[in-house]
Amino acid sequence: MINIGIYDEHHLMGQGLKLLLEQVDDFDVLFCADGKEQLMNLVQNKSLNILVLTIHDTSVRTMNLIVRLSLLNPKARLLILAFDNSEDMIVKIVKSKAKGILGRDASQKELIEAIRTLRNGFDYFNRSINQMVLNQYIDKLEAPEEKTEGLNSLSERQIEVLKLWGRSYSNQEIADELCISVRTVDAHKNHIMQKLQLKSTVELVKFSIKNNIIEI
Amino acid sequence: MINIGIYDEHHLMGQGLKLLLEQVDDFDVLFCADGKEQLMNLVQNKSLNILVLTIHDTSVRTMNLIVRLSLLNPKARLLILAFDNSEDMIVKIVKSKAKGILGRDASQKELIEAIRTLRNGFDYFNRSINQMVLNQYIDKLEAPEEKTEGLNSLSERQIEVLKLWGRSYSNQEIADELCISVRTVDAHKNHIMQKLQLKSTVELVKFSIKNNIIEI
DNA sequence: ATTCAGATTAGGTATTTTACCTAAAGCCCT
DNA sequence: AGGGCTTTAGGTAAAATACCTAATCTGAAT
Repeated sequence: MINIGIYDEHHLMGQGLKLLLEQVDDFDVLFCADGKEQLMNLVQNKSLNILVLTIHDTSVRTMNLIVRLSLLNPKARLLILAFDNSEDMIVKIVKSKAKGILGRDASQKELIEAIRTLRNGFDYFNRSINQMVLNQYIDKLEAPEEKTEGLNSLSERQIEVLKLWGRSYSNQEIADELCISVRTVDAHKNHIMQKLQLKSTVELVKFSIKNNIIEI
Repeated sequence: MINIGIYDEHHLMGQGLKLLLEQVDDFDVLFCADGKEQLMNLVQNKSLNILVLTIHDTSVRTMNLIVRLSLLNPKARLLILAFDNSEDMIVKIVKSKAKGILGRDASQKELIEAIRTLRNGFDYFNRSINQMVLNQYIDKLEAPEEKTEGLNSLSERQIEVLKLWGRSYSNQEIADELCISVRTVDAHKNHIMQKLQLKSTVELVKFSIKNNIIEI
């Protein structure tokens, strides 16, 4: 018997997952939390094997939650249902204490397989990561026209610089972070401004916000 | 009998919702889509009464999806399961063609009630909106890191400078416009930054946008 | 009425950032 | 193999910023 706990901020989703998992004979859903404090208490249940955790963002708060949960009950292995297939999310989850990830495209079969894999002491990462990277690629292919045209014309590196700059990094700090010269950072920003036909840094901030490069 | 369609990008969540809804005797889940194209085809089913749609963001793409769905089958009433209780999301959904919203804290009972309400020709907004607004208020109480009151502490002149600067005026141009020295403009900006405890011009732009001093 | 806080004004100086060049090396595509 | 783009980075002058000081002015409180 595999004892499973569920956490989803959305109560309905938790209930749905519970029904899904209870269809499997040797799965037993011990609890179904939708609040963090409630979860903190329930996760300490000694007979818990797997904790299925739905996460929607990679904020510090969320990542701290993962760490705290793994400390509260190291025997309960964490399976993350990620709602965002972004590279950022994958990287952060892989670095975290979680033992497995499922993307938003995962099937019921994969969910069950992932839980069994974790129960057997293995991690469940590679498949979903590959899938996510592939999906990202497909997403880009499928909807290239819906993105802001300006954003597409920027290179990865340029967006990287923009992201750091948007977090109030100075040119020097960006240079240190990326291990390049200050002049290069400056050059990147100039190239961006030229490409996007922006007249001022203010417009660059506006553009970045519009295109979700920086958060407001 | 109420004929229901489900759309959730996350396949598992769709399946979970399906199980939840099928527990109700007079609910019939006609389909459970997890891709946009698939959904576009299925939604045209003439016997469809309610389409339950999970959305995670308020991007143009998502909002367009709602419009397109309502055009493809005007008789199928849209119930949105919103994963974000932000004001932005509420406003955008209320403005959309959707007939109802449920927040992430909604219970199974509310989901069923919402579907019945929609089926009876009424909209299901008020309750969830009130709930969301309340939740937002609680969130703010819990995390008082947000400071929007800063605007009040600024003087007229300071806001004037900020407005011009937000229109991409250079310091010199602001000085000319206001018939003061460049140094004064600089001083104003410095005083503002000090007052608001902002570390960079990027943060100043964000503040200005938040407080409707400049337009995005 | 006088003090006092803060708003507005502006100068000094040093540092940082920008604007506008050039240019080499690498990569992808045809 | 060459053309175009990216990434890298240096040079120099101009602009903006940071961090000072400080003189008026205004409104509110004592």
